[in-house]
Amino acid sequence: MPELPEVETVVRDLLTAGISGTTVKTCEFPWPNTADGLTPAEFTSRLCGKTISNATRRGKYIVLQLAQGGILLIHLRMTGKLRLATSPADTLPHDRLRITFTDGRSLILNDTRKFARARLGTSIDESLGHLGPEPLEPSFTAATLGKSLVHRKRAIKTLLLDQTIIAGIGNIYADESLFDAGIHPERLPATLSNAEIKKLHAAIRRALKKGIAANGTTLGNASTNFYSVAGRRGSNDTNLMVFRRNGLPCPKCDTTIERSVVGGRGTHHCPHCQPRHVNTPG
DNA sequence: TTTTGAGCCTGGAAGC
DNA sequence: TGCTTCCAGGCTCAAA
Repeated sequence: MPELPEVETVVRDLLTAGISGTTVKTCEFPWPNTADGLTPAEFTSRLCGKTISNATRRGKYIVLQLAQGGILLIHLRMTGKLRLATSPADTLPHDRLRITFTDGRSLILNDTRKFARARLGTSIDESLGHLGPEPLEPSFTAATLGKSLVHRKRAIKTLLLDQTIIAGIGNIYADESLFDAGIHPERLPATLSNAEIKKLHAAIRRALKKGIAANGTTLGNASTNFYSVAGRRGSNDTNLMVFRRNGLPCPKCDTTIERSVVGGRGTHHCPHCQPRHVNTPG
């Protein structure tokens, strides 16, 4: 599932492949619902003739900036993948959007589960203003993290997944960050000390940076797993301490890693390294 | 205002 | 071996 490090990897691959400067010639929507907020015809009409001037990332969104103004946003959701095709004959099952450029190449959004979306907007602020801070920006500090959590009454794991609180964290990096910080996924924010908030803040940044350095996380060999633009696998799976390691020994203490469901999400933790505290203010 | 849960989807795993 | 059922999970929206 593409989270911040995976999306960052995709954006870097797009830039390396020379996405900047390409001009859109045609759009095709094999799955019309991929066009978010517009009909495929409206989407095509507005995008054709526009030139991509840059590719960036905001949270889990790929942001393609248009030279004539405006942005094209792509969210990969669960199983979305982008690839650059050089031939019109390059088609695969589950292709949902094909943007062909005047240089003959096509940017193809392939998504097995049909969750991925593409959207046109005027600016990042207008389209993605609801997102929380970027966790790798200097402005994201332990103090800002603590402030955004203090009044919340949900389990810390569900708060880390809330994109309005922090942008870019998904299930993998939430579990890994909480393990690194020694915090039980069901702890309530009011029970966390300042020292624990600081540890969590550092753990989040560490987990994301490791993920980016490894070009993201690819689990298993299924086609639904993460692959970057050039079909590249991420190698961060070798860094994972708890995620999908339930039943295996904890790398730190050998206690068996447990799996539970928190906020409807599969959650993995070590019961020894991440003890469950009584949820009273402290 | 905040939290919770349903719905969107289909490949793959598990069970029979 | 083949069929059926269930699970996975990011995001939006409605309801509590």
